[in-house]
Amino acid sequence: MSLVLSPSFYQRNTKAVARALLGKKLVRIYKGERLSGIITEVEAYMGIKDKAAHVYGGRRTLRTEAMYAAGGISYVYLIYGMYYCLNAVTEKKEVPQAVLVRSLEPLEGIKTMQALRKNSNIKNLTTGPGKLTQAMHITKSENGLSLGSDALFIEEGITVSKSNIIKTTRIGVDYAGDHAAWPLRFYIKDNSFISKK
DNA sequence: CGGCTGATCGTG
DNA sequence: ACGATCAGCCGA
Repeated sequence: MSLVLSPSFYQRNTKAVARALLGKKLVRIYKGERLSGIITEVEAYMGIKDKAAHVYGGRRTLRTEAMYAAGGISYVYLIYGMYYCLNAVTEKKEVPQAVLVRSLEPLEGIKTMQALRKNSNIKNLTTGPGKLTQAMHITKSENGLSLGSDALFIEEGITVSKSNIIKTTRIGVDYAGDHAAWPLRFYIKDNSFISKK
């Protein structure tokens, strides 16, 4: 049996997927080497009714096309002209929702990840959405990739009990007005690999 | 066509 | 607190 999560894991309620992704292991094969980390922090983006989401109001462009596919693939986009963010697309086809992976606790390939970022200590390696994509060399080339592909996948990790999940508001979405207050950010309690607010 | 903006981060 | 930096979105 494989440890890799199957599409059915993603093709359901986005908030449930967000919570369930905590503790799972994100794996990237880069130049033949395995880079990985435990997912410690995520945010849910609730699609066309979510003012913070790129697809709000049903906007559908070349950039957001991956969001409209069936759950189980990546949605990678460039933000602020210099960083990439990695999302796991959820729900069924034509329901454009996703979970943003915000932080990891590094596990494998730490030296390579440190080289891909510049002189960073371990606590600064993958504790932010732009940092972890840099550490794992995840770019626009990985947009739309299956999360069960050879080069990028998510597999079973550690168990996180419900009482160890903190729920709060999302970061950097003030432009979303009242929807900025929605409690859609989840992270592992007492874990030190979390991005700062 | 041109102007504006952002699911961030590092520096100060 | 602020600037970097540019693809992509939107209005004209």
